[in-house]
Amino acid sequence: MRPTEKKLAATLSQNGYKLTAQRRSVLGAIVSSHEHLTPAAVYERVKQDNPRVGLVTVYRTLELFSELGLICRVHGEGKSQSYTLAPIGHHHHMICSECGTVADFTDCDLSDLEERLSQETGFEIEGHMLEFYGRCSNCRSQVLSVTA
Amino acid sequence: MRPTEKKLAATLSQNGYKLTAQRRSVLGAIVSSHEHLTPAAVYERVKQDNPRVGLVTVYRTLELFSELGLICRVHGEGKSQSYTLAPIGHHHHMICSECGTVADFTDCDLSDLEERLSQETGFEIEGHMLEFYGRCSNCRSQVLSVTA
DNA sequence: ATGCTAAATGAAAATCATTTTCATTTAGAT
DNA sequence: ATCTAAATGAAAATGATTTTCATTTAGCAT
Repeated sequence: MRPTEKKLAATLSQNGYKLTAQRRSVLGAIVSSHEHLTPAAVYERVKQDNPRVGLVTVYRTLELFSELGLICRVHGEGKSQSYTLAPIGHHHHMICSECGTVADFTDCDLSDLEERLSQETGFEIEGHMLEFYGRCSNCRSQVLSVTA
Repeated sequence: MRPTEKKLAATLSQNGYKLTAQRRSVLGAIVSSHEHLTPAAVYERVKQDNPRVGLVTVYRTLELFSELGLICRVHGEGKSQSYTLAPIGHHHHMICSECGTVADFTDCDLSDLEERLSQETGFEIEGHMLEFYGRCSNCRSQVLSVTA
């Protein structure tokens, strides 16, 4: 289940936060995009919906949503943080380096590797980050149609 | 083989760069540390060796070394970039969240996962990023001895 | 050894993302 | 309808990184 308006309202009130127009706009901007968006990109989209929101609010809202598990951060590549919708539970991202589309996958199964590394190095492994980079099927099929 | 002064001199001249005191200092700072260091941290260390180097040069040198494959970036966690020594070839990092120590490992073997994801999603996978976070054996054994 | 020139450097200023501050507005409980 | 803590927006502050530009220097050519 993707976070909808109802999900947003429920999550916010469950955690003692208020449902505001700005928060609805920010969630809307992210839900309507398959790409990972930087705060600045979210801001641009949100402004079209509601010109009165400020960039600061976007930053604050993204952080809040991230804490609440509604969205999650995408790492790698660029130099500013990016966010995308969060599916439920542990998952990872495949990111298209051409169009920025993010695809999720859940079964990373690194436990064998973790165990072996743990034994070899004495590290107690508490978490990991895994991202794949490549070109999505859409971009692969459009190789010839876009000639810069 | 870890990059030594000789390796540095060879790599630089092979690529048309000059060997300077600053570059030797920066490499020295990184070689002498098992942790990943931010540019600011490298700067602090370098200054002890040679007070006349500027932070800007540290930035420039880290970027150059990174291009030349002498060092590599560590991602995740903090908000500023970090660098650590680069072993030869494809590898990944395990990072101790307590002391910052970085341990390398080379055999990530994600090919099965990559192939499956590629088939399922149509992505053409070109690269990945994998980091483990945890506590190194050293920090684990010092649980009781350091009472803040 | 000496001069030459492009590369490298340092200091200051510029840029860019992000955070803080604080006065004003507002959601949602009463 | 009222109230109050939470939320917001604008501006300023911060912090990391990059750019600019005048000066210095490594390493080649004498």
